[in-house]
Formats: sequence, C-alpha cells, structure tokens
Amino acid sequence: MSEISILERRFPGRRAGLKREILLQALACFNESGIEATTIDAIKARCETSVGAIYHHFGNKEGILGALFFTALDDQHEHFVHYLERAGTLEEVVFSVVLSYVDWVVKHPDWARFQFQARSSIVKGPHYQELKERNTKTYRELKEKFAAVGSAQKIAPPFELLPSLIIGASENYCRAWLSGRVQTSPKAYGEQLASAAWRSIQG
Amino acid sequence: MSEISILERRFPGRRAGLKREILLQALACFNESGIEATTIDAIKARCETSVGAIYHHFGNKEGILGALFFTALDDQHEHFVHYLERAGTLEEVVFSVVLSYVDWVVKHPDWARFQFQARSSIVKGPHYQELKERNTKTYRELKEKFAAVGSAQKIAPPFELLPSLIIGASENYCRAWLSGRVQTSPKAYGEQLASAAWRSIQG
DNA sequence: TTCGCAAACAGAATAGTATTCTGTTAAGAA
DNA sequence: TTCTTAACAGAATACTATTCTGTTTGCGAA
Repeated sequence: MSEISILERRFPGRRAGLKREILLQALACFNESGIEATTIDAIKARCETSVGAIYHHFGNKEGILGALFFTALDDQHEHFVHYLERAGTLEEVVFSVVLSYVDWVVKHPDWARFQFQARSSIVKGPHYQELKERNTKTYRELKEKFAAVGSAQKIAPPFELLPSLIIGASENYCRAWLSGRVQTSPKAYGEQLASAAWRSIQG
Repeated sequence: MSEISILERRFPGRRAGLKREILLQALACFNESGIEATTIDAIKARCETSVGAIYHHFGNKEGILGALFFTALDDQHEHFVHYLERAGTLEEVVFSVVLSYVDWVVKHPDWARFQFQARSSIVKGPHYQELKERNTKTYRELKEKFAAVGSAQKIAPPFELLPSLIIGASENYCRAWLSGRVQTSPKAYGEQLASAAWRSIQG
C-alpha cells in the first residue's frame, strides 16, 4: 500500500508505529465518512487504541488533519520537483506541472481525495500559515524555473493568472474523477490536459 | 444588498421573513467563521430568535446549508442561462460560460465563497442527489447548445473533458480571489480567461 | 543491573454543541 | 368566533471533542 510508504517516510522508526497506524486509519475514516462525520471514537476503535493515545500524539482532531495534509503535500511536492528537474523548455515546464499533478493524484487517490476535503479546514485552522509558506515556496520555484528556461515573454497572460490556467482544468477534472462524476482516469487524459494548458497560456 | 434580493426571490412573502433573516445571518456566520465553527447558538443570537424556530424552518444545520446552497445555485444558473441565450457560435458559447461564471462570482462574492465551502458538505449529505440532478441538467443544456450552434467537430478533446477545460481555470482563479490569495478581480481577467478556455479546447 | 524520568498509553470525567421535546402563541380558514 | 395548523420559545437530552489523572513502558545515566 502506497499509503504506508508515504507515512513511513515522514514518520519513520518503530516508536512511531502507533502514530502511523492512527494516521492510516484516520485517512480511511475521513475518506469513507467525511471529515466532520468521523469521530475520534471511530478512529480509536479502528486502531484498537485509546483517546489518550490519539490526543497524546496529535493534540486534537485538527492535529490529525494537519499531519495527514502536510504528509500528502510533501509527497506531492517531491513528485513535482522530480518532474520539474527534467524540463528544459517552457513547454516542458508546463507539461511537467500538469503531468506530475495528474500522475500523483492517480497514484494516490486516497491521499488526493483527502487533500481536497481537508484544504478548507486547513485554511481556516491554525496551520494556515504553514500552507501559505509552502505555496509561496512552490510558486517561487516555478517562477525561477520559468526564468531559467527563458523566453517567458512568449507567454501572454500575466503571471498572476498562470497557475490557474496551467493547473485549473486538471484539478477540476481530477476532483470530478475522485468523486466519481467521471469515469475515465485523468492519467488517460494527461497529454491532452497538458497540451490544453500550454495552448491556453499562449497569446 | 444583493443577498437579500436573492433570498426574496426564492423565499417570498411576509410569512417567510424570519426564514430569510435566519438564512441571511447564517450566511454571514459561515463566511466569517467557517461552516463547522458556526454554532446554531451563534446564528440564533444574530437573529434574536430561538433554536426552536431555526429547527422548525430547517430541520437541522444541514437544512440551512442546503437552503443556502441551492438558493445560490439557482441564481447562478439563471445568470448562466441568460448569458447562454445570446450565444450564436461555439466560441460565443464558451465565452458565455466563462463570463457568466466570473460575473456571478464577482457580483455575489459572499454567496460564491459559501458555495465553495459548502459543496463538500452537500456532496456527502442528503442533498447529494438534488445537486447531481441539477448538474446533469446544466450539462445537458450545454450539450444541446453545442449541438445547436453546430460545428462541434471543430473541438478536439472528448466531451467528458470539456467542462473542466472551459471552467477549470476560472474556478481556480475565483477561488484564489475569494480567499484573498490574489488581489486582481476575476472580472478584470474575464476576457483573458474566456479566450484561454477557447484556445484550450482547440486541437 | 538498577534507578530516574520522560514519553507513551489508558480510560474516566468534563464541556460544548446539535438535536429533540414539550408547551405556548399567532394566523388564517370555516 | 372557533378551530386547526404553522410559527415560535426554551428547557431537556444526547453526542462528541477535549481534558485530566493515573499507569506503564522504553531508555539513558549511575
């Protein structure tokens, strides 16, 4: 299970065993019943542990959300960076962004589904600042890459619009796929989504 | 206040006065504090009413969410239909979809913000079926319009992808604007978003 | 090996919030 | 006017997150 390896990379070692188990079962609960409908008791039952243990490790429900959310975000970001490295032209950068995103979602649908659900909670809660910093960081990396491959003047829309133009359609389709509204895997449309994004940013 | 006129159209008459007031204050609470953090007591206090009255009109918190959500969806849909009527070519259809969406969001930011927040709750809750039916209806209207203006063969991507390609970027940017991540009004980028959508669906 | 101690756990007690229930008032039909 | 039902009020209930208190376990130092 990819869920386990993602967790082991972020919470390694034998000591963190229960911590990982709680996160794993919480992720399952959140995806099956929704975040709000999932009770601490339900998570407790699935882990055969106690509320004390859960609160010891995470402080509160929000803490569980945060741990899961940033674990997913980190993995997604690594994936993104890995794709971006190989891009040498502006067009390849755009393709990297779209394809890395689509690939990650298809590879980890449970994490992606959770990420969509949890984002609004995170934005309101105490982890907002951390999310903002990571977004700023990714944004900066992308901007630098754009500068590195040069010829950014070939792009018509203002930079403020670019992230939405590049990733908007893919995000929308992935969300539809994760919720079952469409059947075809985003992976099958990867190239089409990427080339559509590329066309969309050209004047 | 546009919030009031939207509510009066859907819940008209003197008898529904308190009902509208509850919805109005609930909308404000949800946008200020978030849906989960808003308590029935807080809404009660702002309306100077009682929990009994609230539960009499809406059954439960979910009922308030549903009433607000579908009120917003209806208004948005009317707006959409009105724009779509005037489109005579395929390109104009795409522009109508994007511009009607962007205009509505900018015109009713509080309703739009709430809509984004509430969608996941609705999808999980008992109103899911109703939302699904409305989406199907809109989807069908769009498909018929596409057929009516003909020349749909000029479009490269499969129909399954089209909604995401057309509205994805705009939705993404509007969401960013409503949460304060970007400053420039989507209205200012309306034409650019529309033409980007149009380029993106061409082979 | 043992001692000290902090982290890891368990489960009862508490607090806050949604929901229900019972009763009262007001409005419209007959 | 009377009768019926919707509209409202507020206390009582139930559920769930969180806290608190106590116990156990792992680990470094003596």
